[in-house]
Amino acid sequence: MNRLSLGAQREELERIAPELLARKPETKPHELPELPNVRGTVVMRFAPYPSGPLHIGHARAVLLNDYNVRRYGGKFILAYDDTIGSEEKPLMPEAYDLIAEGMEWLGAEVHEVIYKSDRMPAFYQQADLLIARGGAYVCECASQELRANREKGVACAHRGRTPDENVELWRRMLDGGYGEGEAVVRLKTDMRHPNPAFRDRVLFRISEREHPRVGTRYRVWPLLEFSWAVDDHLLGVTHVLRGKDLVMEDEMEKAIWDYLGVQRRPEFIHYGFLFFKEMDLSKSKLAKDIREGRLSGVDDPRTWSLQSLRRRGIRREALRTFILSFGMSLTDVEVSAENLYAENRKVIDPVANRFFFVPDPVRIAIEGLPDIREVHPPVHPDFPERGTRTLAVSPTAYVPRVDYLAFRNEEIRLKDFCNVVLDERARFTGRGVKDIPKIQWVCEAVPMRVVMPDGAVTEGLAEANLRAARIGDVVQLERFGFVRIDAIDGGITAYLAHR
RNA sequence: GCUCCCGUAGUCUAGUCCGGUCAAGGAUAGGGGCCUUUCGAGCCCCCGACGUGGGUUCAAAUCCCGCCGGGAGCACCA
Repeated sequence: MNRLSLGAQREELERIAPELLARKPETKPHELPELPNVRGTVVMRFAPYPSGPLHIGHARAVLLNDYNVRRYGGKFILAYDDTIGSEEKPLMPEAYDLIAEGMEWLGAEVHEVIYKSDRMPAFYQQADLLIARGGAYVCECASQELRANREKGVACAHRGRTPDENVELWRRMLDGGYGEGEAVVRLKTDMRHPNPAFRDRVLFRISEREHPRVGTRYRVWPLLEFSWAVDDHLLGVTHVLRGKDLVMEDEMEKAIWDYLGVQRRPEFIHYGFLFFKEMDLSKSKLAKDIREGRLSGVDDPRTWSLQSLRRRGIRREALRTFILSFGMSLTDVEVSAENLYAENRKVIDPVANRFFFVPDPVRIAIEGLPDIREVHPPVHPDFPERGTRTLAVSPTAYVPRVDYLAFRNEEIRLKDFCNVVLDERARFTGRGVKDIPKIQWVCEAVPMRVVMPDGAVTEGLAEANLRAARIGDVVQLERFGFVRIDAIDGGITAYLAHR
């Protein structure tokens, strides 16, 4: 059974146990609309350009694809869109692994991985055909000239050449007869097409840059539109999910298929942009900032990369629910990360055990403290069965500076410990729980630093019990926020998820 | 400028294709209360929207037209 192809496996299963195929989506939020024209196996693809790690914005494309593939029991292809790119958008060799890592963390079920840079023979072959059929021509205009003509809607002299002439010039391009920028292959649409964006777009151009995977083996590279016209067909893609910036690319693929005689075509579905109030996302810009040291690495919280979210203790389920809540509409979305945090809080609150952390500590002496050695706050207030933790106490304690300044000379409660009139020399007033402000504190402590979402570091003291935490644990520092424990050595380092 | 797309509360979203069951549902944020030895969680209540003008219709968030607002494409990037 396992030797059969995915499609054959599916057919077989459909025959013997059709109910197993009606897989329920794993996410609890509202159902997304059905995909149009589903018949046979749904094949979808996600095509990132490897210029940097995936960030939260890419999660939308990945998760939407993954959602539909799971829903229909289909096939998901991860296709590295690693054509040569441009000067402004260089390929980043490490990005391949970073992207795979991000996809895996998201829990996307990928069935096949392909690289555009491996498929050049197929692109060349289809280009031969397209040019021979008069669907494309070699143009020697300078890019400025080309652009000006497009704007004016006039054809250049090269447009009138015969297919035979173009085949020959295309050969010349491949054989190195042209330098960078000296010739391109253009799709023959209509120079007077009402949409100026659609007038004889470029399909291939020459680049002598070195490619991280295939080096200098190729110098004529396809643009996204052509490579996808070929591969959506060859790979049997049935449904293409794209950002709405790529709507015109649909038409270009269709025009190419018209020339190539491709009958079976995928459905195109577009979704609007996703903006976050608190971030400015750009894979290339992030890569640049990391390279130039403005960010600490691919998981610096300011990158909003999937790696950084993981490091902060954002859970994939929360991200999935959050992202899928936007649906698949063409409407642009501008949302606050607070909504993500709200989802994440629901996921981690039950698992996050409680600890005290005192940021920017102020030392106080408690006068009149009875002979108490330790106190036993609950590990988690909602789960008494998890037991209590032990905190050593003494007349010397540390409290957060903000609370010290806010409540000085007032009676407050050191939570789970005792009440004092707060001051440098604090006066013990009893141990009974009262309706007064309650703040966290430590006596016996371990140094701790918390990396905040903006990259700043908050230093302070944490209760010694935190030393027994494991790296990766998500805990709640009471009255401070939820953090993921990132390192435990002499002290503790954690990343803040959110309050 | 040309081509195309979108417009439900502070924010996100359901409903719009096939008009009535929508005096518009949910989430988040905000306000109030309960509970709680956290400013966490939970529970209850409240606030709050169909961009606008016209038309069609017994009936329009849903259909048609104009306007306004926002966005995208017009790269030898993806």
